[in-house]
Order: sequence, then C-alpha cells, then structure tokens
Amino acid sequence: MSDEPTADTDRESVDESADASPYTLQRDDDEHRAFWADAVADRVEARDPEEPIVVKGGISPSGVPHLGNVNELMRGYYVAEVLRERGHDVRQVFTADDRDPLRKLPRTLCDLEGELVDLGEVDAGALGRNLGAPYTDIPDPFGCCDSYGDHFSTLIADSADAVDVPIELVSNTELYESGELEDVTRFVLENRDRAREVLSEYQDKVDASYVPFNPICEECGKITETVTDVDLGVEPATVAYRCTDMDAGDRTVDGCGHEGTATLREGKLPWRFEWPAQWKVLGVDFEPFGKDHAEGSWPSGQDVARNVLEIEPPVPMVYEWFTLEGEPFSSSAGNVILVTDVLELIEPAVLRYFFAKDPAKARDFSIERLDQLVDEFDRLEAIYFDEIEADEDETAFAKRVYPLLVDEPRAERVRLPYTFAAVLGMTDDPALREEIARREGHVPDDAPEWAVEGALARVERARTWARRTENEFDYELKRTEIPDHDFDPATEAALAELAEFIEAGHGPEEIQGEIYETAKRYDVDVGEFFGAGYRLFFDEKQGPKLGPFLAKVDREFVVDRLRRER
RNA sequence: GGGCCGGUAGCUCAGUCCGGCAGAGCGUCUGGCUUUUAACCAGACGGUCGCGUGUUCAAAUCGCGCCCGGCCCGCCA
Repeated sequence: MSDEPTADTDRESVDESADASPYTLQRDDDEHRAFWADAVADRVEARDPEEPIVVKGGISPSGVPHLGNVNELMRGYYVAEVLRERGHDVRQVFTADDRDPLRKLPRTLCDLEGELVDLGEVDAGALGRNLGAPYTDIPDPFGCCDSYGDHFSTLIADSADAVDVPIELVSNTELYESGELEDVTRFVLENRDRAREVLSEYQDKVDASYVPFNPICEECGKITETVTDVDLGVEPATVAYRCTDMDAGDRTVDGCGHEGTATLREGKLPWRFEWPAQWKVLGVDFEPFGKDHAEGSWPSGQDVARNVLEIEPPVPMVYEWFTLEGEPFSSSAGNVILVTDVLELIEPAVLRYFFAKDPAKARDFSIERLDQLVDEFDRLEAIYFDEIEADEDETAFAKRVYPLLVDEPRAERVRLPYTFAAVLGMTDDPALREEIARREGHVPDDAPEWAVEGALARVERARTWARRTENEFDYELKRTEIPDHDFDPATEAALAELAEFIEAGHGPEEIQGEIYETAKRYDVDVGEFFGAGYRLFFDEKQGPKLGPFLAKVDREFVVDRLRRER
C-alpha cells in the first residue's frame, strides 16, 4: 500500500501482498487499461501462476438463480477469457456452496424449466422441517433431482449455458464427502489455536471454546455449532458435538440435544475458513465477489489463507450489486428475473455487454428501459466497426470488448433499432415485418440471409418486451375480430370514403395525407378520426403512424375493416 | 459507533487511475418528412460535475472535512 522503499528484501513479498485491497483494479505503476478485466489479468499474471490458471466463483444454491448470480459468473468469465487470449490455460471453476444450511424458507421457487412456483404449491412442511440442514440433504421439493441443492445447482449450470459461459461446477458437499477437503480441515483443526487467534481479530464471538468445524447432527441432520471435543489421533479423525440451537437470521433453529461424533467429512468448516480452504484445494488464482464480502469475509479470508493455511490468497475483485427495476433482487419479494426470461427480451451479446461494464458501479437492470441498454450495445458495435465516430476512450473500450461479446464479429450483421423492432412486432406477419424494415432502410439490399434473420429475430424479442411491460409499443393488430366501437355518422361516412381511397391503391404517405383530408371534408376532428382508426385496428386510442402502417397491411383486410365488415 | 464503495444533463451512463475548453445516447423543444399522431432526418435547449475547503497557472479529476445512498463489522449473489 505504501510507496516507501522497503529496506528488508525479505519483507518485500509480505508488504506487497498484505492488505490487498479488493477495490483497486490497478496499481499506480500499471499501464492504463481500457477494459477492467485486462487490469485484473495483469495482476493475475504478476503472481506468476501455475497452469492452468484457476478463476473461481461460487454461490449457495438457496433458491431461484436470478440475474445477480450471473454477475458472479460473467465477471470471472471476462478475466478468464482475457487470460486465454494471452495464451494461458484457464479453468473457470464455480462452487455450489451446497453444504450451507437452509436458513429461511424462500417464498418463491422455480422448476427446472424456470417457471416460478409459490412455496405453497410445493411441500412447504417438508422444507420447514429441514431448516438448518445442508441443501444437499434436503429432498428436492419438485422431486426431479437428488436434493434441494442439486435442483438449484442444475439451474445455475443452465444459467451459465444460457450466456455461453463454460464453467466447471463443483459441489462443495462433494468436496467434503470425497475427502478432498479433509486434509485442509484436519490442518485447521490441528492448528485451531492459531485459527482462533487469527479469526478473533475479526469476530468477537471467537473465544477459547471456539472450534472451527460444524458437524452435521446424525440424529436430526442439522448443522451444529457446539463441538465438545476433537480427536485427531484416531482414524478417521472425529469431533464430538452436542446439537444445540443455532441462530439463523431473525429466528432460531432448535437443536435436538443429541450428543454424538462426526468425522471430518460429516460437517463443514465455518465460512471464514471454508472459503480459504476452497482456494487451497482448488488452487484459485482469481475470485470476484460481491461487495458484501469486501469488508468482512475478504480481510479475514486473506489473513486465514496466509497465516493459517499458509497459502497466497487469490487476486480479489469486488463488484457492486445491481438492482432490478430499482429494487434489490429478492426471491421472497418476488423481485427476480431468470436469465432465460431476459434472453427472451434481448440477445445474449447484449446481456453480456451489461456485465462488461465497470464492476465498481452499482447499476439498475431495468426491463422498462431495456431499449436503452440495447441502444448502448448497438452503439458499441457500430463503433467497433468504425461506422460512427466516438471519442478515444469509448472507441478503445468498444474495440477491446466487443469481440468478447459475440461469437464472431461480422460487419455485415444487421441491427434493427430496438423500439423500431417493437413497432414491427405489432404485426405477426414475418413477410410484412421484413418488407417494412427494408422500406425504412434498416436492411441493406445486399444483406446476407443470416443477417436478415438475425435482425428479424430481434422483432420477436422486442414484441415480447412490449407485451411484458405493456408499454407504448404494445399494440396488436386485431385481425380476427373487429373491436367494439361507436362512431357518429360523419365518422362512419369518412371511414367509408377512406376505404374507397385505399381500395383504389395508394402509397403510404398518400394514405397518411388522405386521413387528414377525409377528416376535414367530413368536419371530423383530426385527432378523433385517427382515434377511430386506432380503435378499429388496435382497439386502442393511439398507435403507430397510421398511413404507412395501413399501406403495408393487406389491402382487402384494411378496406373491409374500415367498412366494419369484418 | 468504526470501515468501505458510489454520487457527472430530466433519464442511462462515459470521463476520475494520468489535473488542461464538461461529453455521449435517450428524452424534451423546434423544424423537416404533403397537413398535431410515439419509426426516420436536422438543429436547439439542457450542468453550482453531491457540498465546502486546500494545493495548483489550471481541479469533475489530487488532499482534507462534511452530506446523501448502499454495503460490511452475524449468515448470504
């Protein structure tokens, strides 16, 4: 942290690494990087890591895997990709921290298809009886997976697939049961005095009786906190425990009072030790984490790593949380959105772009204003292909990041502006959509087939967006049935004359003009006359620019509808 | 109480590391597209850079003190 020269070369490595701030993405002597992941990669390389380099993330499979979880995935992914570009072999490991106990009942769950399900629709009683037990020991409420933990781990894996991030999903329970964590667990217990000493700097509750191991009660299956004895002299090593009450959030999970023994595979390390233990066992070189860990888990974690486990902690990076529509993600409050839902609204590349932005800034993911995010992405893409001018910084960022967002940069791609795509979504006729897009100049004449397909795929997404948000683009051509209406005679006569005009065959702008003219001739208020049109075609008071729209819908239908014959 | 991150146009954000004319997109307004009707084009408007203070020829940028929002000091993306 200090620039002062160090006299003792012996201490240099210690000084350099001690108190590593998880916030600073680069040091003073680093060259400036357009993309934060490059700055992180510089620091990972500075460790001179062994191949393969390991990038880790992890979450508790506690419930609906929402967009917040994708943050953890994507932040690691960019660093992994940058390191791969530099010729390194990189593993992106993701732990499902599935030996963690269920602390409270989620109000909302979801099945493997991503359908949200209220807690009341599953066997809530069975879940309630399992409060305090590891996720992997709780039956899957949907009955489709081996356990509650497996169910939601599967969904995490699906999320990673959906954004095309290759991860190795590692079950924490599996690490304990297979014995992979046994040596480090034993080491912590052998050195529990030192462990206590280190952790007591961070947690007041750590006293002389503290034992850094939480056995699973063989009687009731819950994670317990009261270890009464440790015996490392037998094989396998065991701890003796008494199943006591455990604090879990605002409530207490009752212990059953059972006294028994457990092996080191039949329990877990407390989080403050478990995290560094994962670093050691998995050989982690870089780990991003939410800001919640920045001031608690991370300072104690790196201390435990160096002074208990005697390993160098990974390069850290804090990312800010983001909100959904201005509110925190919350499965209990129903403020969640799954990755699969998001991908029905925007292309994967756009979602990936969202997570490429500065991790230090809190952001809002707004479905309402999703068009803004898409516009931003389109701009980045256009800058990448030198189609528009931008300043130095923005250009550098675009050039660096864009190739990481798409499978393959292809200059011939075609993007319809998102809100325009939403307008096209008012009709479900694919040919009509393409025709209007071409007429408006959004599709070049020589655009290849795949590019046109890609452009029109956005129409479906924008249509889904308009429907979901019920916004100003949520109009639907009412083809099958004529909407209820009530016009005065003058309006009816004007509509009849407009029908004749259109039947005779005129262009989009001519029709637009004729709407005004007809209204005037029959002394109908222009606004009301447009309103009548929107009523007939959309069952709404407002809509898209009417002339061009009607000109493109098949003429017979338009004429009949204006005459209110169908 | 102590610590950390953020605060830039109505909105979403770049720019802060490295001090050098305050920027982009959207929105708004005006005009154009044959005549108010949400797509397209042009232009304009829009800012005490959270507040104060120090350093400097020069501060959004560096220092210090505050304010506001969030987070941590139990568990937890």
